[in-house]
Amino acid sequence: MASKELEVLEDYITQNNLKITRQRRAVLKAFLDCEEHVSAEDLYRLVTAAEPKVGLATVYRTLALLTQSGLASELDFGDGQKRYEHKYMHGHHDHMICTECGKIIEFNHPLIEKFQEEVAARNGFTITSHKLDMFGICSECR
Amino acid sequence: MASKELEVLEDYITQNNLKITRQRRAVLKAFLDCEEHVSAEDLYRLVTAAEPKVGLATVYRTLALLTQSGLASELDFGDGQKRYEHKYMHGHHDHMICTECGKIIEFNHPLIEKFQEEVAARNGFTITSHKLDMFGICSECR
DNA sequence: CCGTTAAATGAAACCCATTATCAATAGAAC
DNA sequence: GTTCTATTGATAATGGGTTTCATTTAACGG
Repeated sequence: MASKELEVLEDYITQNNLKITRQRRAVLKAFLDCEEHVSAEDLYRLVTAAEPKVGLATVYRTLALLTQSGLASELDFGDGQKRYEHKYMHGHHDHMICTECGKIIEFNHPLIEKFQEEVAARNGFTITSHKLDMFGICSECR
Repeated sequence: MASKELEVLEDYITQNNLKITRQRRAVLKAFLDCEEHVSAEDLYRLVTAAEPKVGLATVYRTLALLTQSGLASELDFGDGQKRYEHKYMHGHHDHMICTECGKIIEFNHPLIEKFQEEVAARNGFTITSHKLDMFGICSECR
């Protein structure tokens, strides 16, 4: 694994006087190898399949590290657990969540973004982040 | 208190073979009297100020009842606790949340709604609910 | 009214994702 | 290597929210 993402993580780690460990590498690899929107528990299962001795707490801690270093985004669809997706080289997007099968569709609509800025400005509000989730039924579950 | 909302609650209650109790009245009254976006704990404090013998579990249970009967909407801004707002006779809207002071501004932009439907349709997705939260700094906190 | 029945209540136990604790381990720099 | 300090795994703790259960109390029929 000599990915660009590993470099990003190593840069972040050295810049903050942290250490590169076998566990962190393993969590990053499992995260990158998985294209889903994973929960900490999901990732724990994936990691321990390859490296049985990694603890759940370390997965949580490493996910925080990935989020801080800009490699992962934390998502909250309101179902009681956070999920994580790749952020590196991935532009901003919103989500449609199928309440039947759990499928997640990413989308981006420039005009929606534009009108968000517009309505915010009209209220004297400065947006630092925003989140649009659409829940419903995907084409395969109709 | 002879509000229209109480009628709605009583209708829902009698239609489901439930019972109108002093506690439910008290929770509804406290909820209606408060124009904020309250958490269960907030509402518990408000209710017990007037009716000291109401338990927290009852507040949770009654909030579920209010949500089911269409009097309240459940909100989740991702800070670990659910909030509730008036729904009766209140149209759909989204929220701007000031991360400085906690102020919540409600807004609605028809074009945003329209483009949401559009992008959903383009993906064969049928929206059942959606949620747009914009986090940032309000005019008073600039 | 009064009795019967089942829903509602309060207190406390429980749940569950996530975080903190802490003694033991292991990178990193010299 | 040695030293220093971050990291780890196991486990306890946290905190919003829900469930349990014995007791209370609405609601309905007579």
